[in-house]
Amino acid sequence: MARPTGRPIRDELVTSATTLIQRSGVNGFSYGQLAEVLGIKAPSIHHHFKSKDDLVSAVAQKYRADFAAEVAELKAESALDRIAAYGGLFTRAAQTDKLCLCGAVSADWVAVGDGARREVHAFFDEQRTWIVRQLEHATRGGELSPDIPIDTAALTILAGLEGSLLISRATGDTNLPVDVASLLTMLVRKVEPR
Amino acid sequence: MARPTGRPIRDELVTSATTLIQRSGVNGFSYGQLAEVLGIKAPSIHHHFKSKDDLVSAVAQKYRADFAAEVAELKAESALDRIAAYGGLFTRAAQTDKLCLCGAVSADWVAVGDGARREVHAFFDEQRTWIVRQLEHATRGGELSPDIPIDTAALTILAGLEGSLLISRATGDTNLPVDVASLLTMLVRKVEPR
DNA sequence: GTCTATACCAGGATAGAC
DNA sequence: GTCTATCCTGGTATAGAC
Repeated sequence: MARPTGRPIRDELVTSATTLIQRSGVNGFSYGQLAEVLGIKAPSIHHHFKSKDDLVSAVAQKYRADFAAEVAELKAESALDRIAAYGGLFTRAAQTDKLCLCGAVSADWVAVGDGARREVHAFFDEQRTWIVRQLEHATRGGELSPDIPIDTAALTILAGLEGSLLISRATGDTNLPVDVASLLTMLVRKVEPR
Repeated sequence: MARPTGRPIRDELVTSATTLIQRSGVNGFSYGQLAEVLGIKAPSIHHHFKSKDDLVSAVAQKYRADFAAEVAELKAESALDRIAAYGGLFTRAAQTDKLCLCGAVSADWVAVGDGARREVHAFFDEQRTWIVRQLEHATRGGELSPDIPIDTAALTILAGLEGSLLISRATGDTNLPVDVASLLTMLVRKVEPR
């Protein structure tokens, strides 16, 4: 695969490494595979990232930022609908045979360094916080059922989506993430008293 | 670590390998580590399992059976309480720094053979089915809120638990699985009309 | 920035002795 | 059933030329 000129190669390394890790895990991908994708030789990568740990750390950092940007762009009629749409981001991963990058790194937790760990921890905090804000917004709009512990609900939604990627891989049900998100939003939605 | 005599060594290999995979993943554990735990040398393992794939397959099979047995032993006042108690099994894993074995294998899906894949697929089916039965039981007992798609709800609970193990590892919140299970059972519980 | 060459280590697996 | 010895492969990493 020749290098389609354009962006700096460092960025291409991070982008391709992200996909490889989502598919095969941190332990399951190698400089050799990554080099092959970009049409270069494995040792050339060391010029951009001294060690695999540095690369993984950079991958996690960019993933966190990119994901946050995508989430910020989600459009929907209401806060709860926005959470349902959020599930679509995970379904897209499932359909392309990928896990969430941070889920994949968590699975290989013992193999990664502190830099990557901090990024992954921050990712989960950030995503939880985003969901919390949507739920608070839904509360103000009278959309949310009362008596729901918002923080735990946010973590439950996030956990459901992370887990659905693992399960969909084994069962082939690539729509599972969005199904999970839809059901969860339904469950927390206020029902009209009759 | 000398071999504490007793059970056949084949069983000990499977048991120890299970823990290693739950902690480090399929790609992250080696015959060398496993041998060290049991106080033997790596090549000796080949006498019991011709290849790593055979071992992983045996591990998944035993995990599935053992887990099913544990689930069958769960006691609770009601079907929904039983699901909440079910979350305790996952919390126990989190507290000992382990993932669900089948979640770990799913993460390293590309690295495992058909034997292990079949077992993991069967595990998820089996667990989903068990949860479905509890929800049906709850329906008959008037405990479950109406209009809940039972199959999706079961998968959501399972996904929430699998994902909570990934997140708890990164955040250190080892109670997350049981919190998730408790919230989910609360959400599907029928509220008394007032 | 990329290459070749190379060092080094670890992992899986096999053969054959005990 | 376990051992030692050995093979082979692949992976990370470094050095130095281009």
